[in-house]
Amino acid sequence: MLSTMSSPARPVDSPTPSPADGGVPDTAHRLLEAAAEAFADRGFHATTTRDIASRAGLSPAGVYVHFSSKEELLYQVSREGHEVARDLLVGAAAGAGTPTDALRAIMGTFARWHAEHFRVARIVQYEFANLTPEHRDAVLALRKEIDGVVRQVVTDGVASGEFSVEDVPDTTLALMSMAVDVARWYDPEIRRTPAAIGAAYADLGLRLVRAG
Amino acid sequence: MLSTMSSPARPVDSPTPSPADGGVPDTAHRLLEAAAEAFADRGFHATTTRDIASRAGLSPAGVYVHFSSKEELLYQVSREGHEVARDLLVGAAAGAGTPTDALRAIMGTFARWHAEHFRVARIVQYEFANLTPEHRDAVLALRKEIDGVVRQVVTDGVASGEFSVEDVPDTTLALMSMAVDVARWYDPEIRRTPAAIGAAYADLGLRLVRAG
DNA sequence: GGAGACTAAGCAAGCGCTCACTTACCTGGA
DNA sequence: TCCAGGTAAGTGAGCGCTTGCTTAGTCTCC
Repeated sequence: MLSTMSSPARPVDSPTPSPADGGVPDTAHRLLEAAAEAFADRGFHATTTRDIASRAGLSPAGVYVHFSSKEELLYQVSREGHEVARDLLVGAAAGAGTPTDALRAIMGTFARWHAEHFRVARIVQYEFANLTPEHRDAVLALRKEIDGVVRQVVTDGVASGEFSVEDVPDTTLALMSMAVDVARWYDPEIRRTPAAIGAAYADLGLRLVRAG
Repeated sequence: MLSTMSSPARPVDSPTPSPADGGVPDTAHRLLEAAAEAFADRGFHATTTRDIASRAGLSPAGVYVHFSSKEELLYQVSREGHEVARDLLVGAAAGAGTPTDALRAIMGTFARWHAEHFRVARIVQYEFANLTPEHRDAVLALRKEIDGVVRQVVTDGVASGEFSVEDVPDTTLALMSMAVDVARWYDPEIRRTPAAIGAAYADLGLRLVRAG
């Protein structure tokens, strides 16, 4: 569930993977997944460290072998989620020709990610306030990067004449609002697929900026 | 802070207003305001009953003279917030002539309310999952009413030819996402006023539906 | 004198986190 | 080949504290 990119499952060949392999030790990874699920389902404050431990198949004390605090777990989940979202957006924007194509790509990608990974996305969007000030600052920098990608696409579109908007920052915010809010209402039980949601939001995003 | 409509402050002339006056008894009202502030600032689970009591100038036990549980306080705040939002939307839609005017009115009103009363709005949008099943059902009915108002305006606009959308429910959801998300990012310190936000979102909403 | 509003004190449960300890495995000298 | 020594992972028990809520009693004001 934390594997926020559609990467293949890590092979289980190395029983005790060392950091030298570039692999995260199994147990720490399992704890991050357990924490992400629990935080998303019940919220940070309603989640107990005992809950996280038992989801990961550990005793309550086992958590503290790998993480120094409950908030540390939240930070790792939040940071990784922000980084993945940023990387996806940067990639989508870079691979597009025109600003119109770029907007379609980033809105589709962003909305789809918020559906596909709605648990991590909820932590990213709604548990931000529960980070320590230091961790909040670190995450804030990532948020500014994400905002910058979207804003640049809108700015480019206005410059090329493809887009016409009242105000670039306001429009950027509204675009992101639509995609971010997907994480609030998305439910895996609904019949709409994340891919379909992405496609729909690519079109809706263009409506917000198109000239005429 | 809970006075979610821009009603004038209730006069302080009646020291112990009786329910016969149509007024909520002072202390219960103060408790609701205190709970709304605390829930919005820290979240339901991170808020303690002692915190609510002290914000209202009571001892911890004083809360339970007026409310049976912490969740009961959350429910009252959430229900009242939903009702106010619904009434505002219904009024805005009813007072408009064309679907275009109606959409402008409801988007402006809804976005403005989410800024002006962002504390209550956050409780309405993000603390929903912490209600008991019974209370959740009651609030869900109000949510369906709110959704229905927006959906009807979009449907009317499509019927009259003023709007052209791919899919009515999807567009309704996207419109509401933009407005709802205002409560997430709004900060009273920013220079944009709730009125300006409302005006901007009225225009953005129209962009999402306009034909051609 | 009785009803309602309120408090001081406190209970049972649960919280995040620590501690002393066991286990499993790795290492290198004889 | 062996085993002493070292290390990281993991556990059972539980500490100090906070939580939502209750109880028993006091203080009004009609």
